[in-house]
Amino acid sequence: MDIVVTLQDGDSVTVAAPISVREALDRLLSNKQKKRTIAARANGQSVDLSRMLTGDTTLEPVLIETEEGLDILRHSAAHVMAQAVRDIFGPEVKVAIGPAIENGFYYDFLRNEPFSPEDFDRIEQRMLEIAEARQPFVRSELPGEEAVALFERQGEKYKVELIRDLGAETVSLYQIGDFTDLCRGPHLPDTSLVKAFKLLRVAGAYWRGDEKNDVLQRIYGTAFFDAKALNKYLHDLEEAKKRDHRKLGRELELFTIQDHIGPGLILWQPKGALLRRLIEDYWKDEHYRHDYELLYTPHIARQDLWKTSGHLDFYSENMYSAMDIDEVKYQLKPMNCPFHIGVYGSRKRSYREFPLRWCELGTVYRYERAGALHGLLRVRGFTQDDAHIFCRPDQLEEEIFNILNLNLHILQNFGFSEYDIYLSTRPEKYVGSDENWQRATEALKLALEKKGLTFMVDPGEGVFYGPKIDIKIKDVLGRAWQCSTIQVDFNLPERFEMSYIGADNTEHQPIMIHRALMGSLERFIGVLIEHYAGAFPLWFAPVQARILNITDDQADYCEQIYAQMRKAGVRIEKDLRNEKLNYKIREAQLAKIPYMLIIGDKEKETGSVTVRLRDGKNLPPIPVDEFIRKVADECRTGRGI
RNA sequence: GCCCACGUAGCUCAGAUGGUAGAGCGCAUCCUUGGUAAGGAUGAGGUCACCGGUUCAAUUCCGGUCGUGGGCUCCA
Repeated sequence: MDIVVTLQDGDSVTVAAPISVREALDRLLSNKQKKRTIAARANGQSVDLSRMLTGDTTLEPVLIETEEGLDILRHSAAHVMAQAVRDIFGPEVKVAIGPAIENGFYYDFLRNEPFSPEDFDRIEQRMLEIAEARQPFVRSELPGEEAVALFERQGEKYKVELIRDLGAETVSLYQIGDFTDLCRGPHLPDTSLVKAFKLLRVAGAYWRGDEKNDVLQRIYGTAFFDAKALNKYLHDLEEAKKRDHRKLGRELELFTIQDHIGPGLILWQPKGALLRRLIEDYWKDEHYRHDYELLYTPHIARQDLWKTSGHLDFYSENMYSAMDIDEVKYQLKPMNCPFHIGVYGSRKRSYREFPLRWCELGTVYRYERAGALHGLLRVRGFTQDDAHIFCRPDQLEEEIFNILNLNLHILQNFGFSEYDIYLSTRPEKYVGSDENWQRATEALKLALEKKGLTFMVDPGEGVFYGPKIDIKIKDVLGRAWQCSTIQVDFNLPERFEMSYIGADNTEHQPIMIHRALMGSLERFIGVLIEHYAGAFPLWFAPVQARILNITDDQADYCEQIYAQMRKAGVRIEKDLRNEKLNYKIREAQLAKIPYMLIIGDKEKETGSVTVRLRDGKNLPPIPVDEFIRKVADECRTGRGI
């Protein structure tokens, strides 16, 4: 029988069936393309090159350099690793699952002994041997029951469970060497392409991510099509390590976390505190300019408040236990919203004063599982750049739009211009009317579209009280960080029986929007440290310049210009120690200070400073007041005001 | 919380079959006054995370506690 095989872009050929994908593609592709093809899509479905075609098919080659190609490579690498582990440690090691993930792959194993770094060497060695052996990935299909029997004989209980849960009539298996694995595929034609890989770490993981299940050992690795790409990735990892905010935070004396004070609790050192203050001042200024009003509210409240708000019912796992004050229970706040509602309730409200835009840098305390804590990025006490907007339903879309404007303005000013944006819609459990949900979701969507933002819809991922927009910012290494969130809330206005008098002189319920732009100051500063590798732009660098004298002869002059600049608002330091200039420059450089002011006799005589930049370049000597003006100008530009 | 690994000077790390420890950087003092990434000398710093057990003796072995790191959604 003849069939027609058509390429995605239109070329087609009539061939005798059955024919393998590889043979069909041979007829349709250039030699160059053939070499780079490792799998294909047949009528939209991913298949191996060895798959036999029996009917008319539209084919699309999967090339090695594409994301899909890389996924297939990594998935195959996971299989090769599993085979290597089985070869070395024998069949008493049980295999679970081994998918490709964002930057590599992993495979989960059940083994009594922990894997050690020396084991990694052996496994990698064995993987290379498997690659050199050019073992083909052989696909086969078995009825589900037979596959269950096969894996039961091998004692592979996880595979058995997987097949049973699949409930499919037939399942596909892949064999390389004598290792057969349950797998949907597709895979590389053979193992020879798995040559640029590295095992990275081993970590515990629960079977199927459930802590009630067995704990498995997960070996993470990564793989690329050539050594160059692998090395670039490994180099990027090193680079990320250098930017680690925990390391830089210590070196630059920004913050400290101490055992005897408590995990997840941040102490801001003078430089970090100054950095934070600069960010807070900027934030407050921008909010003033965007018609917000600032609030301050307490850190604790009577437990009854949290009962009313529903936090005790829905959020108590994250709240610290109550304390007694005059025999009344009080609790630390995990959120600021009930307090803002308290401000709202201080008197009767009219539709005429809407929208109310109230912001606060509100410090909240949340219980985080011990294992989840991480530097500034996940802590137990943190300050949200919070705001609540109360408005009429007809103002919702415009308010969301305004928030997005302010949000992006602030993020961009801090150097973040790439985002992943998600719109999360109604989950299974929810409060509020369907009509409200639909209207609010629509308003969020329209605002995003009006702002020209591309976003992904996360169906059912909204909070129970309303739909939301989440914005993840991308840092200079392309890593995404969840910071901003904008949430509509149908729940709290109801629970607190909030109302306003409308134009019709009757009571209505206001719409409430929660939003945080930076998310938490702690996390945002952690991200900033990594994004800039500690070398902050002038406008929020805690130290903008350091005066370095060459000999004691210029000390008086240095003191004089230090006082002058400090008065003028330049964030200035002086290093007048009896050390060589080289030494002082090195220290200032390591402290990542934007400007070093070199002061020798020349500068002293002419009332000037010589400016050395962080990149090692020098500016010609300029008078002190000119330098002060320059700093002020650059800060104004930096603040985007 | 759970699994694995780890916890020695402010930082980065050595170290011993069980006999209370060392380097570099940093810090202090002195010498050196040197124009663009480390000048030299001397010195001070440690209940070896904490608690308990075994032992003549524990920082080292055992148990516990606290803390840190990597993970714990990404569907064979």
